[in-house]
Amino acid sequence: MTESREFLYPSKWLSKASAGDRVTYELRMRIISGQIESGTILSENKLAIDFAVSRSPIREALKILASENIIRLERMGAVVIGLSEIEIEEIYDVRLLIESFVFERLVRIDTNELIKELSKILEMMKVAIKYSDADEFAYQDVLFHETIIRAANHSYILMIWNNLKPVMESFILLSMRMRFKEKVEDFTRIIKNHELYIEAIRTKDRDLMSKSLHENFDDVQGKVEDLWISQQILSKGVVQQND
Amino acid sequence: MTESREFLYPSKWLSKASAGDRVTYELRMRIISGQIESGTILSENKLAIDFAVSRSPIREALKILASENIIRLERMGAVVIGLSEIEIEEIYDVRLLIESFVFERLVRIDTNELIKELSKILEMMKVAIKYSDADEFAYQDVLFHETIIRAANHSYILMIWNNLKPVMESFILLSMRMRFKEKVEDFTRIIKNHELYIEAIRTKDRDLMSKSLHENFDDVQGKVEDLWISQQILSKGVVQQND
DNA sequence: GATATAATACTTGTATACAAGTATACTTAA
DNA sequence: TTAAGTATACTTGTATACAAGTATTATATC
Repeated sequence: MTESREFLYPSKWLSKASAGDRVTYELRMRIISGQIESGTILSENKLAIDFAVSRSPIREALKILASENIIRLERMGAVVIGLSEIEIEEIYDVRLLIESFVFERLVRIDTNELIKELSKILEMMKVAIKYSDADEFAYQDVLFHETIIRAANHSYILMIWNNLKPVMESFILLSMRMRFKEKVEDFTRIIKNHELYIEAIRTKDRDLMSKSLHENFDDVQGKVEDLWISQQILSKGVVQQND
Repeated sequence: MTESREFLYPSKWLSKASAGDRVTYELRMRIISGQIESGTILSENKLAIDFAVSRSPIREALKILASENIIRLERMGAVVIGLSEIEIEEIYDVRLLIESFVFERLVRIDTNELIKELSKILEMMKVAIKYSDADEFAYQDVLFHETIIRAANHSYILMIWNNLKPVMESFILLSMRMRFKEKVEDFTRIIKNHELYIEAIRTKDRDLMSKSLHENFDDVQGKVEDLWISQQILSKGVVQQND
């Protein structure tokens, strides 16, 4: 059995987190990265030993990951589902659905504050690129979309986002780490797309929004590929440096 | 302190359920029915005593209810959010969003099996009306929509549904119990609307689907009202007979 | 060797114990 | 009477223990 002592999830993001949260975030990363392969059966007891915690935080983690659809709880053991190409496209379907809905709400309200906030986040993203900080970039990228969604002020849409976010975050983290190594040129396009987003919200232009959402969606194909590359990098033992 | 020994959730639906599940379902019903008022602070220990179980199943329940947005976990105690008019409309927004998405998938596949299944459920609903079985009717109503959603074969849309379903189910249960007592004439309309749903799926007619979704949505106003009536009935001590 | 039965090593769900932290109430000193 | 400090009664998160159930393996029987 190959045991990994490296943690995939940025440890500084877990400074105040409980043991349960740590396990949840780390386990999620290992599943999404493919370090724990799809089909693997996870045992509460084994995980408790691996993470050097009791079964309580492990149980908590498994319940959450099951609700995120990346594992499946059965009578005996938790079966890893993971993220295949299909699931990633499905996640983007949902994001498209949510953000389209949100946009329809945004065209009816004042978005000046939101645009200011988004511009700030975009600046942050640029700085993250400048300093090749993949994790920070991923964080700001996720925050960008969350900020838009929050602006719609719709608690049940936010609920969906909260359910989707952790998986998205993990996926984007892995994707961005890989891109900083192998496809830095991608970031120009990503930044441009986010500028388009802001512009669409500012002008309340449905066509422009549709265009930027669509471009983002097209990017999925690339992102799916990213995950494979990311998994290959991991399996080769090229481990990520986080801080 | 007024303690209720009556259970709101149909006990026969919990035959194989764990203590954690029982608490989750019952607590959800009490919150949505308004028996536990919005703003109330729930204590793990007090709940454990009330339900005569340990803190473990209570913790499990609170985590789930928090992910459903009907309570909010804070550093000290869980604050009840409940379902106000706004939340109910929001839930229907999401249902509309999901079912519209699902319909777009259904027009592209063979739906013969689905229609057969839905027709069967509709028959069941009619029988439930005939025997004034509110709980059975609610069950079949929820199942009707779940069956449609499942047919789309989209795991992340199903994930959203799974997150929304318990709250919907509780709400529909309460609403239908009330209607059987106070507004029996409603059921003719509900059945008709479901027939329209099936017809829309059969003919793959977008306009018809939009019409039936819209009618269902218009029904929300009535349903919100239902909850108030339901809450009044509860506060008057008129308790529901379940089996 | 195949089949039934018993022993075992797991599994989950729940109860309980405890540490660390936080709000509330109660002092005590000014 | 008020302010600061202290005690007390809560809170959460985690560890551990245990009961009941379920696979797996070993053993005995045919």
